Amino acid sequence: MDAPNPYAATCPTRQLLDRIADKWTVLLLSLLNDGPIRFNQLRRLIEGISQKMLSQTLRKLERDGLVARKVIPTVPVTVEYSLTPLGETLTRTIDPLIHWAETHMSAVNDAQKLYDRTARG
Amino acid sequence: MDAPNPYAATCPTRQLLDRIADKWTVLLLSLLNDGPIRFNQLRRLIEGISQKMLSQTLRKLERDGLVARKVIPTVPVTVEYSLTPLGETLTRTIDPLIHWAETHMSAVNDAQKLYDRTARG
DNA sequence: CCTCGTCGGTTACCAGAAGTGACTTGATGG
DNA sequence: CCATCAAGTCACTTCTGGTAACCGACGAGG
Repeated sequence: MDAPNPYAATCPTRQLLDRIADKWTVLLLSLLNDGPIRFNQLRRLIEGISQKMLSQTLRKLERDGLVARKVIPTVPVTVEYSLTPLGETLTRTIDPLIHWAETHMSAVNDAQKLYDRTARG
Repeated sequence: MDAPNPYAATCPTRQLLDRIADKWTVLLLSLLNDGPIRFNQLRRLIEGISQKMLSQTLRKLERDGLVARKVIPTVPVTVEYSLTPLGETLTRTIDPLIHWAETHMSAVNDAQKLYDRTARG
């Protein structure tokens, strides 16, 4: 059997990686990790996401079996999203990424300033 | 002091996350983890990346202090890219992501087939 | 009765980001 | 002497993501 090779354009792992290595996906999964949440709650929490990208990204995640969609027949209708067990395993590898960004942000900022001074001098 | 909030559009952690949660960045950092490597080697290894996106992404990473660029005056000139210590800390959180994709690919595939059968019936 | 607002979307449209392919410079091999 | 490789850049095209309008069901308020 062939070993999966994420660097080959046609390998399913590469295509999967292309889908999850996405800014909205990362933010979304991280929020879903705190428990079930509704569409418009997500929309208000994630500043700058459009309705289109939110529903598009959620459906993509649902299709991949990472997120469960539950329609609750209240009025107006409520739709609740939550992580599946599979989605939880992914979130455990994504959360460190957000944590890394929070802890190393100042180092990156310093590097940028240095780069901009030397490269554009 | 304000706690970093990646969900706020203007927070530097959010902007940093937007840059690293990117398919080319993830693949690139993972390859650089194996040691210093040249431009055209990367280009050949990552199927489907264009020269433009490769040089663009590398310069972005260099500016963020994650990747070091070293020009070796051979002929033709050789440019070698490698991870900085900061970049190595990021790669340690990114590698599990690739590993996750490799191990859970079949589960995702099954979920997709199920979704396509039921949702499009 | 009529309109407004909410909820969770979908659709048409457009700007900007990403991809494509040619071109650069200089030494080297056929 | 023409072709090639190195590491890009540039003009052009394609395609993705953002904007905003609209949908249907219902409840509130004038």
